Amino acid sequence: MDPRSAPERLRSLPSWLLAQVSLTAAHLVSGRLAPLADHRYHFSMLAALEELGPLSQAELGRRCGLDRSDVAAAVADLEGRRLVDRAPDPADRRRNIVQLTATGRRHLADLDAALGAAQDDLLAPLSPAERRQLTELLSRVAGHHGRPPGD
Amino acid sequence: MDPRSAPERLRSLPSWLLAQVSLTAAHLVSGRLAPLADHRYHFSMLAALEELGPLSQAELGRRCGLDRSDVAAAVADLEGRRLVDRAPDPADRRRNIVQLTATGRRHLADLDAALGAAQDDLLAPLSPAERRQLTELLSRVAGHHGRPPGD
DNA sequence: CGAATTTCAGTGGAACTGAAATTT
DNA sequence: CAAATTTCAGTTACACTGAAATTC
Repeated sequence: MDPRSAPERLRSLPSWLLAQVSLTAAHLVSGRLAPLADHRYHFSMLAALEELGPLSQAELGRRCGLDRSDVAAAVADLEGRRLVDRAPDPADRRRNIVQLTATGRRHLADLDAALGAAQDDLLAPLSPAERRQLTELLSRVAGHHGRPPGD
Repeated sequence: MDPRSAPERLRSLPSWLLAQVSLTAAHLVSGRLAPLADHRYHFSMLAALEELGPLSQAELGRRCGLDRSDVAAAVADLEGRRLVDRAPDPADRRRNIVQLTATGRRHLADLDAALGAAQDDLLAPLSPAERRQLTELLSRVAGHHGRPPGD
């Protein structure tokens, strides 16, 4: 009575399975992030800033696969919560340089834990080796296509 | 300069990879279905009707993982294009019985070809064995969680 | 000049919610 | 009465577009 009983045509269709599983993942992640008042792209951006250092908004968007428009709104939100700083780049005054604050770095650790729990929820039926296998196959596919639309 | 250079934190996060790949898949599928004036759920519904025979709208929604609301609109669309018939169930007059027409059955064959081509586009970097492996792992995860939200 | 960055206003498909009307 | 089905109106998160203002 649920999609476990979906027609075989669908249950064996990779694009359909991806849509189902990715929706499940989105729900699990949202559930874990809601108590922290965060969205998926908040984590993406904070993680990128920690790993890569200060970035312009455009660069941040390219690294995380986010739209310029959405980055602007999200950075404004994160700045309001003092999780990032935003300052004009003296070397190129078109750019805003965004960087993590100490508060942002601490907050990222909480997000990390929440995200990790969501991955465990999602991949519960798979062994550690199978999880690595799935991640590796998805990486190959993602890497092959680069950015979805116009990149 | 694209998400192939995304931070490692993201590139190794299953839920993020799933979102990226599933978005890519959606674009590829949409591109292949656009010439046929169809959406993803048109295929789901026609495939379910062919495999399972005539169904009520509620049953159709449950089988395909679609919302009751969206099923109503999509069935109206398909009925207008003479791809399905819709008639009240004499045994339970709350229900509409939906079934494939001959035209719908022919159209489904075209959709099948389009969907197959999209899968090949998507999974191009994987060998046949790896494609089966990915499909099997996704099936296990999907099966474990059943319906995403409130099912 | 062309090109890149930021910002805002808005679009579109998809997944949903709530509620009404009908029937079981 | 409670529960299921269909239908409609509306909401939300998300990816995305177009265009203006600024700077390189």
